Amino acid sequence: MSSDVQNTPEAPADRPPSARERILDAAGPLFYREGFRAVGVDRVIAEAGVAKATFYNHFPSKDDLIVAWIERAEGFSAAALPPDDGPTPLTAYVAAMLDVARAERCLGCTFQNTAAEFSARDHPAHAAALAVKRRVIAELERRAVLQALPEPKAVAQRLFLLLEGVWAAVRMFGPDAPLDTARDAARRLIG
Amino acid sequence: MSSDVQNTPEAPADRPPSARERILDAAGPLFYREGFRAVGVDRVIAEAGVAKATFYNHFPSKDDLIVAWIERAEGFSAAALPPDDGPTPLTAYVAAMLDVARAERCLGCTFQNTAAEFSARDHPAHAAALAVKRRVIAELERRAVLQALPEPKAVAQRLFLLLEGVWAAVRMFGPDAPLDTARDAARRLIG
DNA sequence: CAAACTACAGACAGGTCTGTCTATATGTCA
DNA sequence: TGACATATAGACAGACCTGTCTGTAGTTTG
Repeated sequence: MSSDVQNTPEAPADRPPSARERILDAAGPLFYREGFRAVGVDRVIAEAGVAKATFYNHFPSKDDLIVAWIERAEGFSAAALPPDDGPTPLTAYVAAMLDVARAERCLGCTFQNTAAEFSARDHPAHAAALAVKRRVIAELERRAVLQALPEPKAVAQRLFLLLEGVWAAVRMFGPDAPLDTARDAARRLIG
Repeated sequence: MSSDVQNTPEAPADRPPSARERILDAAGPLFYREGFRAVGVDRVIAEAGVAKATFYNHFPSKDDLIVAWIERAEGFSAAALPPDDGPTPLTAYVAAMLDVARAERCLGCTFQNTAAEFSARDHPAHAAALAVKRRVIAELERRAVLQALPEPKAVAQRLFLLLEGVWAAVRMFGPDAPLDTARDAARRLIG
């Protein structure tokens, strides 16, 4: 999935990043930190050092850039997943997510923010974020099966809700988010 | 709390709502359904049937309207809380929230959406939403104490994370949100 | 060399946004 | 009746938004 935007993780070579990559590199943090509607195309192209015509040559509209960024963000998070070949791959997944959430730079989940900002579920950006979340649930369930847990579907769903709450709390509270009990809560939900 | 915006729940009398109330009545659903930045002042005043000068007479700026709406929304949700004099006031609280979340019209939590749309924590709207969430945690803890649970602080925090996840999931998935296991998860977190 | 592609800078159009302003009407109270 | 507060309608300014367009430069490819 989203292999097209992750096509050069192992082959950065030595040539400079393409205009398209520079645009995405510039847009990502801006969108993540300030929101999609708050950041205009002009800011993105200024940050990327790219001409406006170049931007619209690569992305027919701002919405296309947003969707491309969402897919790229999924690629990033997928690349940061812990291995699933240990004895407790689901527990490892949850622990890794909690570490990410507790990091200083974390501002919550960009997919949640997308859904909040584009409330219509048929908006391309919302739909893309929703698809990501479905795959998260599927991954949780897959790891629950690997971990030989009974009722893997239910376990995955419970943990999904908890993790969503963790992201929301980080967005709301920042570094002071009340996450002390998150690990304990996850243990109780795994059963 | 927020008694100033809830000053007429028992005394609607028979006089028509004031201009300020009509503005808030019109703005609330628009903000909730479409987002704060997506709804302009012109839309609000058209929906409220109010002149622009009247609007800016009651609210010095759009941000002031947003904060007023957040406080009013807290008043609404506080008024819908289940009584706390039963044997399990915390369990009742969680059950009531889950019922709200499962309702057809529910689009998630407006305070979460506020934090997502105004990422800066010192923005008045974000700060107001954050204050609401702090009070939610306090209320959960208060009910945990009433329910004579050990470690009420930890229980409140765990349940808070779960409920935040429920709101986020509703915003993301809509009526298809994966909430089947939410009640079971809450039971496990209460202990 | 020539053609094709891609990048650059930046003006521009058309629309929307917040917030201010003028001017008028209505209702209340002294 | 006269003064005042509050309502109305709507034009307006200034900023910002997305997306298009003109024109130029450099680089790759046949």
